[in-house]
Amino acid sequence: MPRSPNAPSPKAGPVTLAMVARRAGVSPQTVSNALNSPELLRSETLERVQRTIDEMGYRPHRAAQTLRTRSSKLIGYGIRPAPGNSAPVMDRFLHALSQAADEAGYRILLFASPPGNASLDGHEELIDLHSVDGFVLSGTDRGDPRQAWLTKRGIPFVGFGRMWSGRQIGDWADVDGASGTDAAVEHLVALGHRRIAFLGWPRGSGVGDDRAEGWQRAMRRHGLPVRGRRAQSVDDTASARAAVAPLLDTGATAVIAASDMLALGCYQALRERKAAPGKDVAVIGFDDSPTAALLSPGLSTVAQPLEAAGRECVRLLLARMSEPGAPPERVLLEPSLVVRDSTPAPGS
Amino acid sequence: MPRSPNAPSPKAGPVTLAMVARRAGVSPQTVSNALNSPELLRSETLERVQRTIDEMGYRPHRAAQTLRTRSSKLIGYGIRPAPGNSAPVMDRFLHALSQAADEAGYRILLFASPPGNASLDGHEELIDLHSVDGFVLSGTDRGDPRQAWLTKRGIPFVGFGRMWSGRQIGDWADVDGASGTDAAVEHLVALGHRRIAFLGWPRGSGVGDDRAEGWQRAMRRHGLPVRGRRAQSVDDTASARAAVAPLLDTGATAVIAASDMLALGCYQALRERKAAPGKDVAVIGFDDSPTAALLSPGLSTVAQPLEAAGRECVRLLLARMSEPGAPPERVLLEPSLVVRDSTPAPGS
DNA sequence: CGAGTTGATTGGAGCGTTCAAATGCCATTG
DNA sequence: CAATGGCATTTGAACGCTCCAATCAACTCG
Repeated sequence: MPRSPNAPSPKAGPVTLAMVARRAGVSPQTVSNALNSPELLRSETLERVQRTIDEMGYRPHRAAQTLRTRSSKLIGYGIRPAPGNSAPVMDRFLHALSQAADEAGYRILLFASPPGNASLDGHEELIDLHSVDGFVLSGTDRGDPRQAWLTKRGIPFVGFGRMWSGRQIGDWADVDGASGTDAAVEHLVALGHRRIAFLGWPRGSGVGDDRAEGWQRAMRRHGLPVRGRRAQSVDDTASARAAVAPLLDTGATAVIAASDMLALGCYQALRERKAAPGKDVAVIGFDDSPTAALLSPGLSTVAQPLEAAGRECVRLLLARMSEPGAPPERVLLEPSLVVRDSTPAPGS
Repeated sequence: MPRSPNAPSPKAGPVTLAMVARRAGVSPQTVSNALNSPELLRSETLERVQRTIDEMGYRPHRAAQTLRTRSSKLIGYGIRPAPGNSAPVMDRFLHALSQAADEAGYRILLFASPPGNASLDGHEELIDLHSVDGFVLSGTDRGDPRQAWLTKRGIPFVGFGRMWSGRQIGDWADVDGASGTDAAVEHLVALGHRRIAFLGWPRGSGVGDDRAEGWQRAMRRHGLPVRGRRAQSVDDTASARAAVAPLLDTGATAVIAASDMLALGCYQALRERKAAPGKDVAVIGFDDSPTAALLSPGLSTVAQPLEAAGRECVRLLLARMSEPGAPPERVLLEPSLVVRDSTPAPGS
């Protein structure tokens, strides 16, 4: 037996497969098989090799594996500065993605898309140089060229977010915004609200229209009128404030907003007219940004299941890698309503 | 001459160094030298080889290089969910970091620290498996074990952010918060303000104390009193609102807040007492989060130079790698005041 | 004019791993 | 009893690159 039972050799450099083999009294290939195709070994040998592996603290060298197998166990992720105040969402998603990848033995390799320019060079480089196995794309704009390009090259990828126009290609995972606003309506109706307004973004943004849709269908389902109960504004408290005004004028007792920022605009509009948000009028936001919890009253809001989204993206990507020809899979994730203090019963 | 002058061969697999060598009529080693030590080649040969390289669209294979040189040109970055509402800051920093790394021929490899547990296993794995060349650490808490651990192992690293307690080890780049609040005071004084209050976080947070310090020293420099002009609160609009109240009672005409969130609390406190932020009382925030621009009135705030921070981190890290024994270098970056609509002259 | 010096280029080996094919062993089998 | 086949393991080569030492030509100098 060598010096210590489990501590790795204190001074020698990295432990290689060959060293393990020598010590275990087998050929290098057998050690490799113990790791990659254990079923090939006699159980007795397998156990011996495995014991030697942990004794020596052996870890296969990624670069050597990559060189030989042409697969790097790396996933490329193009990062761009998150527009507006969606940074918290992206931040959490990225963390979840990284974690999910880790668990599957993969890692996330970042590369910066120069802002604006969704250039493909970066991807090309990642493929050629680092032999990344696949990509996760986020912020897939309309007419995003990346999907088509990657498809043509046969590089696996998965989108976080649908493409809202054009032909759908490839796999994606997304959050069902409509379902979120639908649930928001349900919650308000259960509390007794009937005049429920929606403050959204200007039409044409896929995400925004989706969220509006959920409100609308839930209202219809309950036989509640939607006409005159909908307004739109960009993500900016001043214009949000102006946009909700008419809704409040017509006696809405609750407002569902397409973002927490818009909800904040509602807060301000209400205070302006000496009404108390979360008391006189219910307000629900979207995204569960950190701000939502810090506002007062605490903003009820629709939370995106970002951890699940990260996991799904990894799952879909791995599936695509192992079966390149399979039909595309798309996953819609259910968001959940986080109830805080901004949603009282009407007239309470 | 082959089929097309510059397009890469349409069907063949990846172009290798050996292919380039054959085509250029030189040895593989010479091609390698053309890339890594061009000064060794006769200018005529160099040109010929280089021409062949772009003609064939050759790109060296990272894994092979890594295997041979034991350097991966990868920088590890431990990502953890950003606490509070610092996500926008971290998001932009990460983007800047990635971009700066790209420009230096490096890439960022992510790994998820399990939340809370600043475990070192992740780092160890990155070193062993992927042979990362160094680390960028962010959110360096007090008594963070990572610094010491990496130092002991001789792994290069750089911190984004000082360590606020304990012995300073290693290189770091940070934003000079004190200088930011100092500049905020200067701006307000120039406008004619004299009763300038500071709303900070509870003492003991390094970052918060730093920002308070700048306000205090600038006030002193102008012979303005600080006593009774300082309050503290956690990042939460309700408690911020309560905390500023006494400051406003004693007639402050301007408030500098340690974060945009606290500044938002000021907005609310002012509205509550029928005063208009950005009109009756000036407010300055910190961080230039996306929210700041979207508030109304637009919040003047201290912006962190995150692009510069990313660049500096990469620069320091590269310096450390090339000269492991050099004395530690520390960089303080100047933030800049972004003036929007929340800072009028007093009594205007 | 041969020995030494410099500058440009090449050959061979090896980084750590896995692939494809070969080997040895043992139990079946006609 | 030689031939067949299945199992467990080994052998040799290769992935693409760079290190190190060696080679070769051209030039300098006593």
